Amino acid sequence: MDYKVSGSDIILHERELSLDDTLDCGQAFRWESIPSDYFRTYKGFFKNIPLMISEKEYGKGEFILHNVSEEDFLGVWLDYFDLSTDYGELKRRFCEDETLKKACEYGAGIRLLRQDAEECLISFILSQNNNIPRIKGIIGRLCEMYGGFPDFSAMKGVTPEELAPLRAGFRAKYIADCSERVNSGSLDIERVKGLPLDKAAGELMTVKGIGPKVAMCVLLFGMYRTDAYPVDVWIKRVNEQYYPNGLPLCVKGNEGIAQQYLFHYIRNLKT
DNA sequence: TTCCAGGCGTATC
DNA sequence: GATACGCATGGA
Repeated sequence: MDYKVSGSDIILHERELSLDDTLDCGQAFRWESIPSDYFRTYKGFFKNIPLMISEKEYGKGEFILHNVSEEDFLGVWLDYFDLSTDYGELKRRFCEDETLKKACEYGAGIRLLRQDAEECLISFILSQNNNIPRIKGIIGRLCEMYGGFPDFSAMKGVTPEELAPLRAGFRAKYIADCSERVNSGSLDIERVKGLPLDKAAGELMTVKGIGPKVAMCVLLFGMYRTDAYPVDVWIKRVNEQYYPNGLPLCVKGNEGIAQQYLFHYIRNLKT
């Protein structure tokens, strides 16, 4: 990775990144592809800080972060896009395994985004028994309602009835319950970040609507716990088909990152 | 019309 | 602890 300041923009060089692979692979729900003169341009947010980012040409690894100061690049986006991690090295390790080798080739530009914990809590509660376009729709309406993605203090005292316009269905009561738990102090997100994986998952699962899969998603996507391995219907198929005796040793400590490649691969395999 | 979607709570054994 | 079943909503 390297970068330079160009006027009010940041020019980023990073071979191991594709906007489609990373921003539209189901780990984040607030990025949208918009028309532009470049190969791809996306608009989205980290914690309500907006960003427009372009990928100049397909596969060239050159990106423009529009109207971003060097300070914000180093303080926000370097971290968000996990640019300090060497994904080339990670993938070389993963490639010891035949299935992962194919998955890494297929979704070569996937990176694990370091997202906000509160946003991931809400987003992945909404994700259960739901599809990605609809999850995006619900989150879009949530942001409209609150003028940006709300933190839990903004949702203090919220009832399922007040959340009805989101059309989140039965998940509205889970969001309200989670908000209550955080605002009352009975769920301490910062404390969960410091717990061992199983304890952390167990703590999250005390919230109504959070089971093993959602808990692992929150840990992986919202707390950068790279050893968290969320098992949804797709990864269940991967496990049964390719890893009946467990994951290969080469993913040790990075099970969650491997999961991203596997998820993307298996989901698109049938087509 | 019926089925399904990045699951989970509840009832029942 | 394992296994069925319902669940809001909307697109295919």
